[in-house]
Formats: sequence, structure tokens, C-alpha cells
Amino acid sequence: MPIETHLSRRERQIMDVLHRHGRATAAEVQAALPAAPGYSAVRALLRILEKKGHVRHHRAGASYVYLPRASRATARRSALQRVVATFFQGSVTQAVAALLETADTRLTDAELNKLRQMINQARKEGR
Amino acid sequence: MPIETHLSRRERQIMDVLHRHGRATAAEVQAALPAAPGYSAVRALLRILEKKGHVRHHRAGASYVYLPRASRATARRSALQRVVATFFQGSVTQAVAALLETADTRLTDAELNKLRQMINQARKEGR
DNA sequence: TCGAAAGTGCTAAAATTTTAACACTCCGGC
DNA sequence: GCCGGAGTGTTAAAATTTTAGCACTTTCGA
Repeated sequence: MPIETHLSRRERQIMDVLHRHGRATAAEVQAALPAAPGYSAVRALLRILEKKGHVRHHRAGASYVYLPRASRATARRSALQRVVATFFQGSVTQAVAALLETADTRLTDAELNKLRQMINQARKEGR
Repeated sequence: MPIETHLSRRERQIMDVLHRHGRATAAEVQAALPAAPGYSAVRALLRILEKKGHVRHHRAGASYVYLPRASRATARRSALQRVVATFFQGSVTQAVAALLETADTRLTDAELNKLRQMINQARKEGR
């Protein structure tokens, strides 16, 4: 059961913003939130998320800059795992297929080549 | 702003179960829920989700069988879009890369070939 | 056909989440 | 070093979510 599952709605929305932006002040989070609440409400939520260990902050001049505690790599991995498990019954292949089929993808030749290389690589490594 | 973002915690958990299972009775949903609440609480949530249009049901003998209203294909697409936008800054390529790198993936040769074919296909279609 | 078993919808209370108000602290220019 | 502006933590109220209890309906085997 992924952590993401345990967060309340606002908490999750805020984590999404932080993952999208990488780092953000309370004001920036507020600006990015759908149906944004008051400024101090946002700050309160950020403090709660910090207490729960999902977020950390450091000072930047007068204000705090928040960022997810999990590394981007880790966050990416677990987000994908969750989607693959929930929507693709665990099939990574099907998930990749769906990504490639996304209508508005428009991958460039260069990108496709890169993917081919990665696949060959994976093959070589015996996984 | 994805629908998923607007659901409450329990609602989202229930939708996850339905997407994983494809279809389920209230009892099955309850069994699959983390820190499962009472039976009638689950039923109440299912009714709310139905009212909001995320779920539909049909009878099976005495009881209802619930299923997501969105087709599996649609649900998959929008789940992936959300993850790609939030965690990969919109880069489908990077998302695919991350999927391939997943340690426990162990794709078979056959699967890798299939992926190669899909990539070639995408290439041919000019996307 | 009848009745127990199992299922459903409704309602209102409990719990949690979400919010704003207020008092306090810190930064940076003068 | 001091002041104004900007930012912070705390607290308690409002709103929403989550839950269980109860009365009603349906199924299906005897």
C-alpha cells in the first residue's frame, strides 16, 4: 500500500505540486493548487507534511523552500509501480506500450533511438 | 487537474481497488481496502462514487457488482498522463526509461522484442 | 409460497481534514 | 541598531469525510 494512498486530498495535491516543481515556497505551492485555499492554510499543510516526514525545508532569505524528502528517482519509481500495479495488473510491458501509444506523444527519432538502445541494453543485461 | 486529484482518500482507495480488480462487490472492495472500515461504510462510499459518476453497477444475484465507469483504456491513459506530468515533467521518454530500469522488471526476450516492434511502428507512423 | 439470509439506502453522529485568525519572529535596508 | 514588511507557528472553528445503525427489499432453498 503506497504512501500516496494514505495522504488526504490536500496533502496529495501539495505533494504533486512539489514533485512537479521540485521545490517551492508556500506562496508558490498556493499559486499552483487547484481551488487554492488561504496562504496560512497552505503553510499549515506543509508543516503537517513535514511532520509526517514527506517533506523537508530550508531557509531562503526570509522564507522556507519546501521539497519532497524522497529523491526524485525514488518518487518516480514508486509512482510508476503504483500505476503499473493498479492499472496494468503488474505488466510493465503493457505500460510501456500504452506510453508509446499516447496520441500526443510525438516522440522524435532521436528519442526512439534512445529507447531502442535502452531495450537492447536491458536485453544484454539479461533482464 | 485530473479527476483523481479531487477524490477523498477513501474514494481514491476504492477506485484503486476497482481498477485493480476490474469489477467487485462491496464485500470484495472491503476485503481489499487497507484498514478496512465497516461493510456499510464501504457501500455508502460506493454509492457516493456512483452519484459522482465514477462508478456504475449492475445486479448479480442478490448483490451489486461495481465497476469503474471509465474504460480501462481511458483510465490507464489518464493515470499515465498524470504520472508523466507530475513526476517526469512531461517526458514520455524518461518515463519509459524508468520503467525499463525498474529492478524487478525482468522482461523476457519476447517482451523486449515486442517493445522494439512497437517503437519501430511508432517510428514508421511518424510519431 | 414462505421465511431466513443477505443485500440495499438512508440518516445522523464521529472523526478527520481543511481553513482562517492572531500573535510572534526574522530579515534587510537605512 | 531599529523599523517595517514578510514569514512563521499555534489554535480552534468550519467543512468535509468517514463511519455505523437501522429499517426496508430482494433472493433463493425448503
